[in-house]
Amino acid sequence: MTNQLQQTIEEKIKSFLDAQEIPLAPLKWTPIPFSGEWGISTSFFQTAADEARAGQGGGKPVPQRAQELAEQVKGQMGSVEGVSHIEAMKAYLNVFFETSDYARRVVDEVLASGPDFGRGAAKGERVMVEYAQPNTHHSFHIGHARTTLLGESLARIVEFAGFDTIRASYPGDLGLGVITVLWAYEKFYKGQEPQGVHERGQWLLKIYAEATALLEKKENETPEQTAQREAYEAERRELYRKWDAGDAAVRELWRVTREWSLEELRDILNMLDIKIDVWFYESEVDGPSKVIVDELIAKGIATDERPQGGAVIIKIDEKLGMAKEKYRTAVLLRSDGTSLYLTKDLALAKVKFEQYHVDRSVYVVDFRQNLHFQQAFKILEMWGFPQAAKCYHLSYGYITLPEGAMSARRGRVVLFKDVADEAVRRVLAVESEKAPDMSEAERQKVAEQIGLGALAYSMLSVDNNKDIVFDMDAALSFDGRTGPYIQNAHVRANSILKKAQAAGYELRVTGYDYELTKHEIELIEQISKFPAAVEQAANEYRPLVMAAYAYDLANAFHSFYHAVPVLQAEDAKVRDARLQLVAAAKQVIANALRLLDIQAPEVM
RNA sequence: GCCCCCGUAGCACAAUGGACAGUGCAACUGCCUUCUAAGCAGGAGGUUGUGGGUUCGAAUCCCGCCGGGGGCGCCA
Repeated sequence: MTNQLQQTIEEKIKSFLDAQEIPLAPLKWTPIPFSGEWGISTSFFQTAADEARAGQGGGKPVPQRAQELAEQVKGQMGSVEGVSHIEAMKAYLNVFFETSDYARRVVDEVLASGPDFGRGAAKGERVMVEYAQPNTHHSFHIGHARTTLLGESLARIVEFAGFDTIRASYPGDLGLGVITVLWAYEKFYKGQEPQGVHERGQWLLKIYAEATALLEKKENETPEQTAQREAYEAERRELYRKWDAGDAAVRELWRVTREWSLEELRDILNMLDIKIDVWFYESEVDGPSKVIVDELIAKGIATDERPQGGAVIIKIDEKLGMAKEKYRTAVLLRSDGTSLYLTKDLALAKVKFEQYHVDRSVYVVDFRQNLHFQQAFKILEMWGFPQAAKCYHLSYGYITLPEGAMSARRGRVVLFKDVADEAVRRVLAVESEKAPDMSEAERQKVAEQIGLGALAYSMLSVDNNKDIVFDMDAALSFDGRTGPYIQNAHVRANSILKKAQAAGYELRVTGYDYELTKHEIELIEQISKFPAAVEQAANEYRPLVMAAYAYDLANAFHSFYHAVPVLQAEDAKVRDARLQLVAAAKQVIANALRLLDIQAPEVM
């Protein structure tokens, strides 16, 4: 909404400098920092530097000349509609807005657009976000929560920014890990089935850890132990062979236990208010992946070394004529003809491009897969898919424990469900103290909203390529820069509006032609930044941008709330104007929280 | 050997070419008969690992070094 204004001023600057035959460097506009007013600013450093390089500008130091230009421009600006005053400071031209006018435009637009405030224009491109890819036959741990929350937040952001969006999940439902669970189940727990969705899912993880321990080579094994282990290993291999051959009984066991895992996954996604549009199962991509290999060989991209007893490979660096090793060599088929992770991802990418007509493909997968995706994207490019340029690996760091990495094999994991339950318990403890009048049902609901909000924010407010050492107290903190802090701002806004309604005040169109406090100005400033924050978060595929914004907005609201009376305002006109502002703030906080997959409670 | 990521206040993090490098936690000082104190306000805490370079301007870009993590043809 500052665009027309910005354009008007830009044109004035251009024509002024044109008249003096000074070439103007592109102008970058930023909000003015450190002021109780608001507006936009731009600097003349670049123009002055270009001038100096061209031997113009009278040989003055660049900063001095830039300041001179800013002053001259200011002198020529005259009066501009919607601008209160202009200053030239340290080579910056600061353009301050007419407060009452600007405030009204911002608030009116928010209230008119409501949940759509900040929505970007349709981009005409389709993006698929692939996230939440746990392996089946394990349980969902806190590390999975990171990809899930990152992915969902990203999907919400790009969707809101105007992209046609598809949410995809790609569970790993085959492989040795899965077979290991089936083997141990058959051998030690056949016919058993715990009740409860999460109990069953977690039980599979326990079986997996037990089985791994039995199959692991130990130090100082007795000959009997070695024989036992090798016998187990032979049974597992045999089971894998049967599964591969499509043995009906094995397939059925696989299908049933797989469903236990997926049920648990679906329940967790439901808790997190996530609706996946497309499920790709690794087992379903396995077949198609073998087909594409022939195509890649025929195109001369892949090299078939099978006649020599080798594998099918792509020597990527060699094909590209690279001097240094960067993309290395990728293997597409083992010498026994079975496909690999990369092969499946290539086949899946083809499906995404051709069947789902995806223009941009984002993969939310941990950082250890960096090389894998560099290889995959490069091969897709060599293969001739223009979409390869818009494939993006949103790589994220691991969640580790204070005692080291999590390990499903050792059963050393922090389960998401346990953390979520603990979160709810902690909120309930606080809740009974803070809101003793709340009904039991509502208290439970609010506790879930707040607890999961705390957890989600703790994941999203850290740059994705940093590791997180999981600390329950930190993840579930309610103080300071946290989800509940932002939710509390929403609740406080709601609280004022409720009281206003009870008092019979109506939200009516009003103006801001009184002297605004700096807190009101700061709050309006933050509100007005929301659309730009959406755009930036979407362009950079970074939910962190939205997380940071949401905090700044909530922070501005809390300060406002504390310092500025709304219902108590002496003047009814001021009260009404502030009520409007509170309503707008509540709306934008809710919009921002929604993009972070965090609920905006009415009470807490 | 090669490739990628990271190093910012005691701790955890933010800021990817612009104005005094911000925020939280911890510690300290105030503020609840007044719209919810899950809050607000206030000081204190920094040669941005290090040495060069590019630039009018560098936490940010380039090169070297130190320290940490990850990866590198038949795991996923």
